[in-house]
Amino acid sequence: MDAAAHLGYRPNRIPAIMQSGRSYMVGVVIGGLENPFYATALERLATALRESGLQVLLMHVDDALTLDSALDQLVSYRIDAIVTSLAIGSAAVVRALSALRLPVVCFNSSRVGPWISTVNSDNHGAGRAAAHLLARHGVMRPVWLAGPTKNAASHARGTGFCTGLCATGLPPAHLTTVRGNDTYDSGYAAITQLDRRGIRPDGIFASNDMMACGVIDALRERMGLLCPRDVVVAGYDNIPQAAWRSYDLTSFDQHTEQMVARAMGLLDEALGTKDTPLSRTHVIDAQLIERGSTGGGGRNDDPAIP
Amino acid sequence: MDAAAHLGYRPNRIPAIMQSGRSYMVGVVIGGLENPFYATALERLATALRESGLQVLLMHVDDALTLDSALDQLVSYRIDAIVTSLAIGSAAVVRALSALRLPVVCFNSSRVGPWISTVNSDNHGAGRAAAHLLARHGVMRPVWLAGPTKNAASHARGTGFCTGLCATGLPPAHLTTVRGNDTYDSGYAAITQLDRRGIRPDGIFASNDMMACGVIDALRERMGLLCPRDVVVAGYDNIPQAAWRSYDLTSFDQHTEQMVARAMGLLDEALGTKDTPLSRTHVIDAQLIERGSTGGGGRNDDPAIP
DNA sequence: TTGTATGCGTTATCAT
DNA sequence: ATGATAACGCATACAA
Repeated sequence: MDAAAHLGYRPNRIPAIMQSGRSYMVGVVIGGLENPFYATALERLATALRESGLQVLLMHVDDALTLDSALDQLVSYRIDAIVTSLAIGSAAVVRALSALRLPVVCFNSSRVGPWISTVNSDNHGAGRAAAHLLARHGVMRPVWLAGPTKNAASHARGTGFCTGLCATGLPPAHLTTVRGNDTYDSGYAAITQLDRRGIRPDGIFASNDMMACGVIDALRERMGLLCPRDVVVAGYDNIPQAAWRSYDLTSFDQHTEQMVARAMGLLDEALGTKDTPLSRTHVIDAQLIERGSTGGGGRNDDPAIP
Repeated sequence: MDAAAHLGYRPNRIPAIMQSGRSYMVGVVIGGLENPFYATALERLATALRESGLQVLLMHVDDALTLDSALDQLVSYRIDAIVTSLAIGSAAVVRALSALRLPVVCFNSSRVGPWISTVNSDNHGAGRAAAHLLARHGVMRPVWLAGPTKNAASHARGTGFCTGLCATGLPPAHLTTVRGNDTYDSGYAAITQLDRRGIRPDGIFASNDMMACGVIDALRERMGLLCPRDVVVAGYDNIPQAAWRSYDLTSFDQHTEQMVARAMGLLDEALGTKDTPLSRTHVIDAQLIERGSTGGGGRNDDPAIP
């Protein structure tokens, strides 16, 4: 042992991988790190994986095109499983993933198939809750700011919101839907577009917080509408910026800690029952965090704020 | 080939690693993904590495304690090199890294040693530029909001700022220094503390943008000071949120694209001259992005904004 | 308990 | 050009 320490010897896990067929590496496929939600989710996932003795082989992916080649790369390193936060939209991707015959755990993906398990936020339920929240504030001209059509989670939030509005007695015809691409700028642009169409909303539910922040800024700068005085706004993800005082944004927290824990459970199970496709779905309740943008935190009413 | 495709055969790179002694995996050691700057930097780094045919073995690390065990893990996977954005503060960490006899590339770390190369933003120069910027705005009571003492980059920015203030003829005694920990909340708290001490700044340079955002909010809420009317504020990193309209924050862009490109160059060079310790330093100019928080963008003067 | 041979799936070398 | 074989460093199984 002394000699080993002196020579700086470190055991080599590579032959062990060959021998055992297990690499203890997990391919983590992620996109959109510019969204603080995914960044913090990755941080938690990486921490949890390491605590389970698993390494993170990271694969950043921009679009579905690069995904295929990315998967080949990952598989050639004999990863034990794949965890992805990509909103798996297309059936082709699901087929590609299933064909790997590797455990796959997805976050917020509606698509399922053999070998694929998912951990989802209760997007539909949160959408309904958002509708009831807006209804409590007497909103008569609600707007739903959707994410990209590929985004299954966004779709579920939208249908939930619509369902919730109906339940509160508001005719669906009163609902205006606009679409963004999950960025701040697209939220800002969506409001600019509403302004041009002459629509003055009094309540907005955005598919994520980044767009909601853009919405709040555009309402003030473009339409002269203050939040929550003139319009209430809610987002999704509860990113750190939602708590920043300039936005003070009501949002739905996905409880990424819980979601990651569930994902780890699925992973352990799938890795235990090797060579047997597992396909499970977990749904985690989202928690409404009421802040000033819906009059909840109350601090936006603070007279100290001009 | 048909049979291979039919059977879903994928070449196995693990034996190739054993054989060639090269894994084409790079250990990426990172902390603080909740800071959008590091998140986007990681995204760019991961993309660049993949374009060079290198895999990312990600290691998220909270403190120096976990770093040691993390390094052992990485090394046992026979990574070819290490890239880290950690502000390497302690000499012990440098010794541990050098002992690995692996190429190491650091971002914004002042510590150097054999096998360790660094790519740094011109922190000192940017600090001086910040001082001149504030001087141009007639600032008489400047405040420097430093990051953690461990953070070498923050220290360089601070000394540069001090140097620059002297150069403009402002006595250093007029400079107030407060310290945060690079988070929004710590920026907010720093201003709260200034308020308690009865200090009313008219110009603030913060070591990073997240703290600067907290500063802007606290100035308004705690001291009733508007930016840039009563006080000018500049940050560092040019995170996406700096461009969000509620902050419209003047900042220094580190040009992470360039820094990543330089890091890749160092990596290629170090991997080419295998078994020979390389130790180089590159310094990249930071670019001042003037926005409304220093009256630059001008949009915060927009009468539409209350 | 300690020691020794074999195999993992490639790459590289050597012989044909 | 094509084909056989050793070697990478560890884990496993079996022998002593």
